[in-house]
Amino acid sequence: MTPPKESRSAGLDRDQIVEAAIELLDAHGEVGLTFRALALRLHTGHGAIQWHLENKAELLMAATVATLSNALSADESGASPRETIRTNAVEVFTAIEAHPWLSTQLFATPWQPALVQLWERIARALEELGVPSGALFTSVSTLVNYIIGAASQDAANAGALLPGATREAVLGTIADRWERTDPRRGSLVSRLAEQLRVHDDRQELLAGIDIILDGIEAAHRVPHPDLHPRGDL
Amino acid sequence: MTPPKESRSAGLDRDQIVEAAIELLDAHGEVGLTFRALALRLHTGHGAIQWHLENKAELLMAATVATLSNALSADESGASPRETIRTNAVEVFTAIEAHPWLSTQLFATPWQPALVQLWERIARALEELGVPSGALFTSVSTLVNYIIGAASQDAANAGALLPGATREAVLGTIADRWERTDPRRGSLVSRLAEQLRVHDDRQELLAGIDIILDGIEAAHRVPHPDLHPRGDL
DNA sequence: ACCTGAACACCGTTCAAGT
DNA sequence: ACCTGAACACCGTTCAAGT
Repeated sequence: MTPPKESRSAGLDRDQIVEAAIELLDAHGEVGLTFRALALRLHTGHGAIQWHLENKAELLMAATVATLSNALSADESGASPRETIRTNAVEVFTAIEAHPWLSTQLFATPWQPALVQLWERIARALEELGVPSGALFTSVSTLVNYIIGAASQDAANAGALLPGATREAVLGTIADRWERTDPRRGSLVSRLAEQLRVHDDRQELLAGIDIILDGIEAAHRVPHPDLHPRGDL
Repeated sequence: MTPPKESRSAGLDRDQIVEAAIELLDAHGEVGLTFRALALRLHTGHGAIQWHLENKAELLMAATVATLSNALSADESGASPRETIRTNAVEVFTAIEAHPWLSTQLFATPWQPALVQLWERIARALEELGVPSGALFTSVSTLVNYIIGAASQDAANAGALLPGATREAVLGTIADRWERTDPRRGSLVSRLAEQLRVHDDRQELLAGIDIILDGIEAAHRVPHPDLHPRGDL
């Protein structure tokens, strides 16, 4: 009924442009996103695009916000605090894995809605866990910085930052360096090299989350209410 | 006695080029490093530079390795494991603070000597702390990813990724967004905004390190030898 | 309001030519 | 071996000109 979307003469939409930009970014990384390549893809001139989006910075930011707005799933209010945090961490990881150019953008635009949402969700989960409000900022900050940092490093290790690199090649290069250190002088990394080659990113990410949550709980251990001796009654 | 360094006709040294590159990067960020700007600074043609360093990628990597090779201080073998880890974290933070362009490079080149050294030092400290060898990889990985991630986010928050931004401006923008969320619907980030504005990066970094170390210790608590009841004697 | 495309000031990279 | 600089194929951005 409605005219087909591929009619080239239809008016240029800002959403269309952003969508095409994301496709270019996914296919060729940040270097692949140029106004001229976008114009070619959208059958128009590059000036037309720059009428809708003034800068390349604005284009990149629009692509980032659009991509991340769908990254975090709907709130599932049945889950335990720990599950909630683990789920959100995996969702960030998955988004960066699918769109590796996001990692640079995540550091660059920490005010964007998805990151505000991430802070909020982790804050609520930690509060439910019994973290006192005076320790909330530091605890959330640690988790968010770790999640973004680890996911970004995983994306880099998968070859996102080098043109033709594969995960095997990047991890292999690191592991080789580790193995080349002298084990007789007590080198420990040489013993970790094999694990680096075969580790599972998601599993390690979650293990790190658990370590941090253990640390937070250890510092603020409030006895469970039902186990709490009512000494003051 | 030796000819003064500023004699323009002296042979071009690779180290000289890298040194000048670092100065350009510090002054104007990654966009400020161009072969032509380098040539101007070194009173030569850009072709001369490209004889010593083939690519811009090679130039950037050389600048990164040179900058980081001095970032980690000499091993101080008197310190406790916890102190060692904290010291190394602060050294990474300080290096990124002084050279914000490093953060992107750190993710891109995880095989470089300084990062191998960081892994090694943290691994040794954790081993001394009693972490079993089967848990070493995950524990070190968590700490390293957190350190690099947090330091990079701090650099970004300080305005490193945006041309004229200040730390106050960036943090203010985030805090504004946090405050704009509805506190009546239970928003927690709105209560954290003020802390975001005034927090100390180094202090928060170290607090995060402590949380992670607490978590690691909680998982592998080996009773201190002198406190260990000799049940099997 | 929306689009076109020439023009400008840059890039990194290549390379024939010099010393 | 080391350096020069023209040439090439790109960029983002600006803007007068069209509809």
